[in-house]
Formats: sequence, structure tokens, C-alpha cells
Amino acid sequence: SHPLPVPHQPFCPIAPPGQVMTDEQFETLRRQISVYATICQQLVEMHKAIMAQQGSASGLWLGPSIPFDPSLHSIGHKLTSRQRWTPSQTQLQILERLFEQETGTPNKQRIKEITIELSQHGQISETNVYNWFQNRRARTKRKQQVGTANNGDSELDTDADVPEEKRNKVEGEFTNRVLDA
Amino acid sequence: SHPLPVPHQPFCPIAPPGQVMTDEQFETLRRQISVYATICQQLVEMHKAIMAQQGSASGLWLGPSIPFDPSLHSIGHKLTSRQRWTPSQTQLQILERLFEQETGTPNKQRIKEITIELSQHGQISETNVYNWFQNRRARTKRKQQVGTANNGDSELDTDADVPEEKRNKVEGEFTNRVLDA
DNA sequence: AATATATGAATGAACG
DNA sequence: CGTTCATTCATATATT
Repeated sequence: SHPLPVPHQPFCPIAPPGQVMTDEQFETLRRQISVYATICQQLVEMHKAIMAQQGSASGLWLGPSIPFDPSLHSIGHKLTSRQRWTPSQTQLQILERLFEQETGTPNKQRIKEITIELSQHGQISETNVYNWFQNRRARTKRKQQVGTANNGDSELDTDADVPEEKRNKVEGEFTNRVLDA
Repeated sequence: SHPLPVPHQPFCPIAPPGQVMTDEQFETLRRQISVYATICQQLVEMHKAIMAQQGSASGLWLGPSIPFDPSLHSIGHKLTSRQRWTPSQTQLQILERLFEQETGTPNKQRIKEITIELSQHGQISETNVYNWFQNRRARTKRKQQVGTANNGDSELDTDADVPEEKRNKVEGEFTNRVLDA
């Protein structure tokens, strides 16, 4: 991925002055900025590398010949990060309890109910609840797998694991399944 | 030696998600984004210049662009992982565009065509295309459902939705590391 | 600070 | 098609 193609694409759905932005618009904006931040970082790194290897070769290019507005320093990547939901102690307890009781992932309606109940103990959304159950289940399962079949192979990934014999069906399904003509 | 002071300071007066921005905050935001745009441009220009002058000097460092083409994304890195398809930036753009145009899920023939076109921008199969449309549609739909039957509690969507612009994350593995430097 | 881990969220693929 | 699973990404937190 060529880092240089600066996305000078037009801004996203941004609300006209005088109006409010939706959360979605805000999120889009945030990501847009994030992209710029990333590109800048990459370019800077690249530049450093070049300068380093170029070293004392040429006395040119010392320092930035491009004037930078001091105001730049006020930008940050705080904006590029969004805080994620964190269950409160109480919520977590309830969730854990439900996880044992419920059989499988709660359906939509159940999620709604749970969300309502949990919302009395802190900020929460249906999505949060849904994700929590999904993750909880997936990770429980994975841990069990790992417990039985162990390979002396540990990468850097924290929770990634190699399923190895799982992916048996790949192509072909598609054709048979839907597009068969 | 450190030519570009990329700011990493906390961001400013931005309204917390769920709240509205004032015109002033909006202005500030826009100004800051514009700054990023400028920085990117300058960096790109600087990089080009360096490459140009260095290119004639030493035969090394050819290519101002470290092989980072979007289409090649996710292929050569960890050979052991990366089992599932991931659309390249280009592919994603095309898909999004098609999603708006096409009415409903493309039929078999259409899928074939699309696949062929997209294959020029990276590894892809008909199954991938099919799945993508299915998911895209399903998630869009669900989002709308939730959006209407919602009593303003918080944004909720069960299986996640994607504001499309979302995939704006710049491709490249060192992105994350760099961002933290 | 740098690295490791826990975990919320995103998303390709599969299932009924 | 609507749901659910499996995997990966990204960030908050913990540890050294």
C-alpha cells in the first residue's frame, strides 16, 4: 500500500454550520482525520529513514525547508481514537450470570431486555450487549480448543489462534448454493 | 533531522459523541483537518523532491513508493495467517459504488463480471463478491431497523454496520506501530 | 516507555 | 435472506 496517495477526497457528510452532526457523521469525520494522521506518520517515518541512510551524503535538505504553522501542534490523535464501552462492575456481574444461564446467544428481544436492565447500571447499548455475548462465547470456546490441542507455535497475536483444520469449504459452495444455473 | 513535527497532542474542543457541536467547534475541527491536508501535501512534495534528487545521486532507493499498492494488500505478509479475503481500498471503493447503483444482490452473471473487474485490483473470487453484497445489504438493513424502532437511547446495531467511509484505514502493516511512535 | 494482554468492535464466511 | 460463527483489528489496561 502506497502511503503517498493522499486522499484528498471530499469530506464526508458534514453538517452545515448551524446544524448538528449525527454520531455517524462524527465518526466518519474522525476516521477521515485518522487517515491523515496515519499518512503523516508514515511519511515522516519514511522521510526519517531516507534522511538517515542519506546521512552525510549531501548537506542539502537539512531540516524542514517547509514552514509549518505552529498551530499544527494543537492537532492530535486524540480525535483519532474513540473510547470504547466498558462494562461497569455491576453490569459485568450480571452479564456473567446471564452467560451461564442463557442457552446460546440471546435473540434480539432478549438482548433488548438485557440492555434495558443493564442500562440501569451504566451507559450501554444493545450492540454492546450483543458484542459481549459474541465475544464471551467465542473466547470461551477458543480457550477450550487450545487447552486440548496444543502446538508449540505462539505468535505475537494475543487472541488469534490457528484453527488449522477448520476451513474445509471454500470455493464451489457459492456456485452450488446460490448461483447455480 | 526531524523534519516534520507531526503533532501528537490532545485534540481540542470537540463535543463528546452523543452531543452536538457548536459552530465554533465545528470551525476548529475543519481548520484542523485542513491542516492535516496541508501537512500531507507538503510531506508528499518533500518526499518526491528527495526521491528525485537522490534518485540521480545513488541508484538505490528507486521507487518513491515503497511497494504499498493497495491491491497487494494482505498477501505477502504473514504467510501463516490471512486466511480470509480482505478487499483492497480500490476494490472496496468499487464495491461501494456498485452497491449504490445495483438494485438488490447482483445475479450470477453480474457477479462474474464484477469479480473479473475487481480481480484487476487484487485477489478476489465470486464468492467474496457475493458475500460482500449479502453482508453489506444485511447490515445496512439491520441498521435501519434499529434506527427507526429506537427511542433515542443510544446508537444500536446488532451486528455492526458500516458507514462506508469506515474502511478508510490506511492499509499497511506498519501503520499501527507508526501511529504509536 | 516499551511490551504484553484483555477485550470491545468490525467483518468475511457459513448456516438454516 | 436473516442470523450466527470465526477471525481479525484496535484500544484500554496491566506488566516489566
